[in-house]
Amino acid sequence: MVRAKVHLKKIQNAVNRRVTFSKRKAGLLKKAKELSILCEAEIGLIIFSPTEKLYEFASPSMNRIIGKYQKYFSSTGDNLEFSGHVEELHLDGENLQKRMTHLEKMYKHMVGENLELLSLKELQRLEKKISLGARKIHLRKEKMLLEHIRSLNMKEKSLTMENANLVNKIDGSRKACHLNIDIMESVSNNLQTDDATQQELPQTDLDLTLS
Amino acid sequence: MVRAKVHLKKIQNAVNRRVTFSKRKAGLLKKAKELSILCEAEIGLIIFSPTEKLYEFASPSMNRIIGKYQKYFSSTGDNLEFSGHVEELHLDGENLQKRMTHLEKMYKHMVGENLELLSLKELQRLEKKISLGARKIHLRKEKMLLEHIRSLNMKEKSLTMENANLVNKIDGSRKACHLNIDIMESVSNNLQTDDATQQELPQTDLDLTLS
DNA sequence: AACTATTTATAAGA
DNA sequence: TTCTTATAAATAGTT
Repeated sequence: MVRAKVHLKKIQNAVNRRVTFSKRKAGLLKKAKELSILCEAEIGLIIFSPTEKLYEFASPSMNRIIGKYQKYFSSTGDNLEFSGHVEELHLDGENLQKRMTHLEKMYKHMVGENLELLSLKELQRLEKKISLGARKIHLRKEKMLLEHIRSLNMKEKSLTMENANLVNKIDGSRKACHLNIDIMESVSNNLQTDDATQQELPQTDLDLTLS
Repeated sequence: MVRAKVHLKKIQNAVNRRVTFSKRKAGLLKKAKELSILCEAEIGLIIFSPTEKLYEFASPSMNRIIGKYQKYFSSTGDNLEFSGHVEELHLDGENLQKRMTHLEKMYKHMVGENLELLSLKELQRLEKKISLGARKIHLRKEKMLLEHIRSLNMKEKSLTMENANLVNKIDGSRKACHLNIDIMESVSNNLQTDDATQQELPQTDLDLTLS
């Protein structure tokens, strides 16, 4: 993110990757700590390096965070509405299966499948929901597109400038080149007329270097 | 960190605190994602807002991270073989959870949540998908609406016919009723005048029934 | 590990 | 909430 924008891809060079990991890990841990203090948020951050070393930050304590995280769903239990987070129900296979089925059904509905069994009212609710989602997605996309365009514009500008610079340089070297050619021509002229009389080099060379 | 250095202390103003939480939470989640991609680190980040709402990022899956985290301590030294064994037992459930997590993520995206971490390309794909879903849902809804209307029309028609029938019947029974009343009236008249003379029933009754 | 040129993050204001 | 802006902070590449 400095001296060069970073592309969101695995860093190929192993050394760079290790260094970046070190730096960014420190930054991430720091930011996590800041957020927990500034806003009294409870935060748990676990980082495993590619070498399987563990780094962590936790606001009251990692145990508390993990416990709270795992409780987050069991409390919202088996109610019918989609309640967000599902990941940590690992202990209750049956419940998990139920949620899975429900989630799958809702997802299918969102992509327009298995609508046959829905009532008109359910369809209307669904349409409302998907419209809202579509609007949000569209807005987000537009925003990113605009940003992209802006960055392209800037890139174009800088390339144009670089271009102009290059043209100047080329111009410069062309002149130098002409100068050399003129000199060589003068020299060769001198050589041809050498046996007759001794002449000075023509002074016109100086004019060229200044033009 | 801008327009004013920030001190590492709880932000006193509640509004500022909430805004800062929002912004920094987004930043933290983003950085966590970047680190996980750039360096292939496994990262789990759990954030509870002061209002007890949960936000999270996890690199392969939160479940895996937490499991690994807990194993990290239990497997110090001599019981290394054991922990490896335990993990295999959990694998089935974990796969299920992974799938679930993935589904959950996709569903959230469909309803327009957690879009911050998506790339432009991902957003475009998502928009296409949701548009398709929305169109299907809309068509299905329209179809059901039309069917509903048709069934309402038919119901109306049959009701109208039934209505007509009923009107007829009422009319019929009203006539019968009137006839009876007339008869009864005639009878009672006859009874009143009985002691005087034996009269025939008045023929005017017929006129009444026809009116 | 330090430096530094740039990019990113973000506090404040609107 | 969202955008803008001015400035602080993070960090990629280099030494």
